[in-house]
Amino acid sequence: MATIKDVASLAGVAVSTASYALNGSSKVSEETRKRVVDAARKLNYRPNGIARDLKFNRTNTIGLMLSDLSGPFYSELIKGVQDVTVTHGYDLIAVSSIGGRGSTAAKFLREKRVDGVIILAHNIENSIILSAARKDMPVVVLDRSLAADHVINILVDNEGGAYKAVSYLLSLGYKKIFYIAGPRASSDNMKRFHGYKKALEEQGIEFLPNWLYQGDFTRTGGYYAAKSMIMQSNLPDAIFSANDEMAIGVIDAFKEAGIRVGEDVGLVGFDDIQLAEYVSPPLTTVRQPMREMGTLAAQQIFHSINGIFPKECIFLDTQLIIRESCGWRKRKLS
Amino acid sequence: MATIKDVASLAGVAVSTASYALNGSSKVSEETRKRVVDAARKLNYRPNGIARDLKFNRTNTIGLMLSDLSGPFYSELIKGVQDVTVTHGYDLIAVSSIGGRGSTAAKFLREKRVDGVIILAHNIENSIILSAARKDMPVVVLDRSLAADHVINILVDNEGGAYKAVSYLLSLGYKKIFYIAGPRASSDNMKRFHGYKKALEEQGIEFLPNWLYQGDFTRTGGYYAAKSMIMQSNLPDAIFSANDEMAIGVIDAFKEAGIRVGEDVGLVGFDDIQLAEYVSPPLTTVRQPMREMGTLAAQQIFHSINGIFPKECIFLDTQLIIRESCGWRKRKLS
DNA sequence: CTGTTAGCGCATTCAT
DNA sequence: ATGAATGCGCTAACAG
Repeated sequence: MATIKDVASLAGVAVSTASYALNGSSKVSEETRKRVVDAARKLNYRPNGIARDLKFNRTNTIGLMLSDLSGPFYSELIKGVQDVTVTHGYDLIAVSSIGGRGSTAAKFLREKRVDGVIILAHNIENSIILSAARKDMPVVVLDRSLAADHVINILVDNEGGAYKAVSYLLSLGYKKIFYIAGPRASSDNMKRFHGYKKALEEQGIEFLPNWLYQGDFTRTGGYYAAKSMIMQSNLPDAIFSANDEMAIGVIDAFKEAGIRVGEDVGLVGFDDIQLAEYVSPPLTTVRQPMREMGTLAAQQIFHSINGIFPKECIFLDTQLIIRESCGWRKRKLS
Repeated sequence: MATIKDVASLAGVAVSTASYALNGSSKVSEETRKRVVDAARKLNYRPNGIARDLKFNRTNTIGLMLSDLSGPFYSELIKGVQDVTVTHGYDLIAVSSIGGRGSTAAKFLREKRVDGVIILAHNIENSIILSAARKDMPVVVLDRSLAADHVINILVDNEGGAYKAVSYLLSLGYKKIFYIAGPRASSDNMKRFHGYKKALEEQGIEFLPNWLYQGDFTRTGGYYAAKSMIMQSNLPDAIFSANDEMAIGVIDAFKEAGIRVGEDVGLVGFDDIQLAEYVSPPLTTVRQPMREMGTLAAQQIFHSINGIFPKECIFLDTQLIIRESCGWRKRKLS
């Protein structure tokens, strides 16, 4: 591949001159500039970005680490991130954290391949993040609370959101309300569980161990959780699912069993993913301010890059989106 | 940030020794290895991946260029790509091509920041691709047909798919079948349009200019296309939408107007995106073998990297997925 | 087994 | 206005 050296020699100048010419420095005569540019075109010269990055010790790109590149995607969040990164003239790359320590995400985190990182991937261990975050590698974490230098937390009020959701269920008259959990390691999951229990307690309803079903934040996880209920004939009045994906799995399982969500059983999810409004019945859920999270996250990165280190923790509120999976239609009329 | 030089001097050895030690070469004594590793830990040393990439002239990552990082996502395709990249021990990064020549995608394509590229982004110009593709930068394009050295085409049979879809509509008795188009620049769109016309012609149905509505592959595009039909009182028997996203917009618009898709009007899309099965009514559409496209794409990249250059064009077939948006239920009974 | 050194491709300081 | 030389951080060929 043609390097700047080739260009220089073809143009009959020194590399430095070629560099100046190509980068539009004013210290080079119009005539030689032309010669250099011509040579570059002739050789189909492309500057090597890696070399430049090394020189500047700066990549001009920020990394978005996702737990799985193949979704489910938080498109609003990404949109938010994207907006502010392009505004700042930076590039954005998305990488997956599948594979733990050996994952692309871990590698990029480690090897200074980006200038900052936004993490939305519960499958990256804290230790990896901690050993990567430094002055020239600010990281914001969206899915956990992690106190350390150069790591910024953006947290949504998971507990409050769950509390809202379950209280709503309670207000509708549901009593036996199950919880489908996310991965035990997920702090989001734990917070939501606390909110769930708190709402129950406040109404003097005792939480029974067999009200808890383990999921893993995936659709199939929810599906099998619901299947289990059915097979055990352990049926609830309503279910609070720790996220929407699992809730959709629940709908599928119940549908197969002829149980009508929204009529025979109430269901509320968490996240308000895109699909939530399209499934049948449309899913009542608690919405996180995704777009805002994204822009905030990116902004914090740039603040950090510019040396003004922001407060390390930002809280965001949630909102209950009422659709039809809790049977409000029927219950409202009665 | 600590460099290998710092590590070496702290350990009291030469940089090369440090390098050997850190990279597990056998040419270094166990004792010094330990000293070096200790020093590295003490300094929280992290190798600079950029420098290594420069040295090796190889990044060990392949790039996936998407027209918009914030979706709609072809998760099955990405899964396919992901599978084979990790199998080969490579990293995968996704970048957006929003912004044309200035986009991250264009930059990565140009500056040898990846070892190979898979393009699924109709908003990247051919010229950019052509000037980037070279021996050490194989590219496979998924969304266009583009003949050139080092660019591999993976094409689905758009025309045939569209033909199938429209023939199906015709077989159901629909006659006045509209077409909602994608961007004019999209070759996918053009191929689908041809298939549509071909099916019409075969049945001796004349295509009228006002059967064509312009969209842009987005949901809102479809929405406004349908809105236009309604406002102009130019209502079809059925609609063939050039992709699913637009079809969903159509459903929304008709729903607002009290027109029942699947009963008053037939609708078929193209792509079989995830949402298609969840919208109401579930969307009849033509499925592309996404997973297969993804694995194939990545495999071709690696073949190319390994010097065996594959045939530059691969064709894949489509499949009509019949759901409920063409009213088969009603029509079947009659 | 360990150190010296060159060089990956680029930008840039200092001479000229 | 142009060129020679240096260094970014790393690896590896070569010398000891």
